[in-house]
Amino acid sequence: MPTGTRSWSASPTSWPQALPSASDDIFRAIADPTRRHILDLLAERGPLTVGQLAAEFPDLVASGISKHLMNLRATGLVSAERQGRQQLYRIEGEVLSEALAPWLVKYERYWSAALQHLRQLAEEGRRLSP
Amino acid sequence: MPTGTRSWSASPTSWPQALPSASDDIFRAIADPTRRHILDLLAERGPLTVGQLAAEFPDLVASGISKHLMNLRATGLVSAERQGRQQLYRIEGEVLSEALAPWLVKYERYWSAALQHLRQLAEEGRRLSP
DNA sequence: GTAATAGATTACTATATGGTAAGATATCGT
DNA sequence: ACGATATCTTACCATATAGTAATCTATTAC
Repeated sequence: MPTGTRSWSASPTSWPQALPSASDDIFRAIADPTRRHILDLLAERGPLTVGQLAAEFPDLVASGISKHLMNLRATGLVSAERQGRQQLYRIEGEVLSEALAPWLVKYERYWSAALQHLRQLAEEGRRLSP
Repeated sequence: MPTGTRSWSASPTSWPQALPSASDDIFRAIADPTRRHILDLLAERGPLTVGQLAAEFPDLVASGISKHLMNLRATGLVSAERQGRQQLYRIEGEVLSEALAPWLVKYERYWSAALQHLRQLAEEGRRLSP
């Protein structure tokens, strides 16, 4: 499935108010809990293979993970590097942050409380594991 | 459709690795471009009625907007207040930020570039409209 | 009271999505 | 070369989703 394949074919008269953008795909990608978990694992542990990731999902078959990774790769959120017969998947965090940032600023004013809360968490975390 | 209705019924032997949480619903809610647009409008313009919102979506029928608003209300991202025969919808920005913040911190290290970019944008914005 | 208006709800449809299973491809170990 | 391993691909299925149209409810205007 190529990156931008959406049922976009026949829009006869009127256009939707917003063309589907790259960030649309990213929002859809992170909507799925399994994909978020995959991203979390890649962020925590660094690059992992399909097999290593699949081991973390006892309820999912490996090809399911592979499909999710294809999805994530299509959005640019992860990249892959062959290593012999396995494939190392790496998170592309900048793609995530740069796609989300412009949207998040719109809600900037609602972040003060959350940020304070986070700062506090970060402080505690730093104190626990320096 | 009540808030937490997911196909959760028969999980005979094994449990999925993560129970569906409130933030799952929020991620799913913001995955839809129409709902993001609704949130954007509410954040920009303040509380709006269904009719006012529907006017911004020439390709959508009003009941569609209403359904999206029900969805958003179920997640807590918007709240409603009756005003005579109309309903004023208001964004609940803290719900958004508090749901997203814990997830976003996991990718903290990827934000520096994006944040700098944002800071710059904010600076320019402040200079343009003080 | 009656008509009109604003919105919610329901029934229905088409499509998208996540998942599995089975087969294809490429690489490694012997 | 051969079998095992790792991943990708395809076909297929069940469910979720977004959308419309029609109906229902409540409120305002006359």
